[in-house]
Amino acid sequence: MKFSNLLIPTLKEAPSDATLPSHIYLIRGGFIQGVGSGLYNFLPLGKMVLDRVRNVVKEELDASGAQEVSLGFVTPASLWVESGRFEKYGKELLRFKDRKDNDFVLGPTHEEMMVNLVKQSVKSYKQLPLNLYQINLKFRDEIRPRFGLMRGREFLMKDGYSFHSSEEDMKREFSLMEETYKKIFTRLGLDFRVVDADSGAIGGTGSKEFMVLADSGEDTIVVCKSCDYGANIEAAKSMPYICEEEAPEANFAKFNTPNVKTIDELSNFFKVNPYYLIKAVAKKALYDGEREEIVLFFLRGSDELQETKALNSINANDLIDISSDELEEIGLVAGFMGPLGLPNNIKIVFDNSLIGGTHLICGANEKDYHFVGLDLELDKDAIVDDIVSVKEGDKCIHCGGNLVYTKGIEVGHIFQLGTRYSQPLKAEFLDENGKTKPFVMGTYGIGVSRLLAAIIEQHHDEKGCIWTKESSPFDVCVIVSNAKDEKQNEIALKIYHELKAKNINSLFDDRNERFGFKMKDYELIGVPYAVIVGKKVEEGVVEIVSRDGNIAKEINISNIIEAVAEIV
RNA sequence: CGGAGUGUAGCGCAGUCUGGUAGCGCACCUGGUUUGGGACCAGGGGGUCGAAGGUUCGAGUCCUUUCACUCCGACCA
Repeated sequence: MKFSNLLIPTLKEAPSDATLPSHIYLIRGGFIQGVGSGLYNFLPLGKMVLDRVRNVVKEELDASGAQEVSLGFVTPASLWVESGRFEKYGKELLRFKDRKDNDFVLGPTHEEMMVNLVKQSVKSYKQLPLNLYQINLKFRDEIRPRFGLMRGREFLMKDGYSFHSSEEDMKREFSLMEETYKKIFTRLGLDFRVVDADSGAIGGTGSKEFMVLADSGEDTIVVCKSCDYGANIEAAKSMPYICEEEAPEANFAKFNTPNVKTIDELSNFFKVNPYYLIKAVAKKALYDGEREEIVLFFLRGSDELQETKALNSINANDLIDISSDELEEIGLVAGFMGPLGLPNNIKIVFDNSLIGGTHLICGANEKDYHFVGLDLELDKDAIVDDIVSVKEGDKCIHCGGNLVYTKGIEVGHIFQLGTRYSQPLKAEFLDENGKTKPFVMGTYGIGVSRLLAAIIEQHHDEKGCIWTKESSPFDVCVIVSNAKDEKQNEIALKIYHELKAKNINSLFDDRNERFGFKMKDYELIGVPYAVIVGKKVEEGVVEIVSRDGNIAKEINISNIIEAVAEIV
């Protein structure tokens, strides 16, 4: 392609709202164009990258035996009503009516549609297993779109769904998908980790996320320094912590603690490690059908509540903060809450680490008083669960190594769904014995447009993008130093044609611009290699450079095609 | 949704306090010089100042309403 014929509107300045490198460079490089909150147009360069990334995804999935389909973007709401998600999915689901006043939604994910498709045509175990996927637009009316392609409202996603006659077979496919995803992200040149994850709104049991490691990632992940354990902070586990400091010896008693409210203050007041204090976190839990209740979470003072784990422990839809006024209304005192003598209309949850806890200090549910010397005895029916965040320095449950935090961009997520959708939607088949059974399902997602952002987050410098081999819009860029110089032009054009003949995807910067201007554009756009045709053509020499700065050498014109063919 | 802020040329901004011919840089068009690191000179085009209403002889500027967008917190590929 000739640069002069392409629409590549590069910019010196980025829009003021762009903060991440990927957002800034994708816009400045003329890859994408913002059109509204969380909505982007893909310009020619962006479309090329998108197609290349999409191709890698497609090739690997097809190789794994999955089959591509394309489902309608507009989905009849009736399917969503059937699965119960029409109400439950919330405001992220964009709903609208057609001229006949029928309800529709723009698909944010396609479990319903895919189950529906399969249920119409698959009736027998002989047709299983089946893995169907599509790479299509999704729309989620995000509360706060940001970071360019990283969190848009409209985005390109690969979503796959597998159907099986047994749990074992579904697990086999799940592993196959894990391997396939690893191949995809490796081919794209990404540094990533596969981590244990929370299954969230989609549901199901085992679930794994594919995280591209980058400081700008929105997720905190916990990784082990000694083995390959990794988990989203929402699902991370660590070995039980044992406090080496001595426990405060005291007989059970009520103690006057005037105005001592926080864990820090309490720890100072009694001169004890926060490990021996009971922290109480009050939240309001929201459930289906507008039902809500107050929940108190009790944990060690040295721990932090992990909201997702907390949410899962009580099977609620959401946890929201609660004001101290609301607490007072039900007879609780902020800063002095404890597990003893609570009003009976609130739910309580204990963290695992409190089981069998002794010599504890906790709030007395009375202003300015705490209990000391508490040996915790839990009711049989008390909820006990893992509800705290793993901390840096905690020990790995697999190898005992040190756990540390890092940030990741979620680019893929695979779930073992089981029969969560097939059952309510009555998607069933006949097994070997002629018995009706619901499909056992798995579901697998990849954020394709987000991948472009993730690649740039991991591969850029202060000058612009540095595309990886399989994601770059072009393999090489041929740059004419002085476009008015006939000899340079002639040689460059010849090199360009020969590269093309060799099936090397080349961009020819033939614009009548100064050298520096074209180099800045080259660096901004980030094609991995450039052939620079300049003054030295008189001596029969051109230059080859790599965008990452690792190569810059002069090459005889007669050898240039081979030299390029070798590296791209 | 809670808190903060911004809407002026394609992009980045000034002008608003104190009402009086709508500006600057980049980009764009024409001509010329320049050609190994975002060049220079000369000339030029482009705006219903987010929208609606009001005050006023006169509103980008003051008042009211409204919409959009951005940033900080809770969701997700």
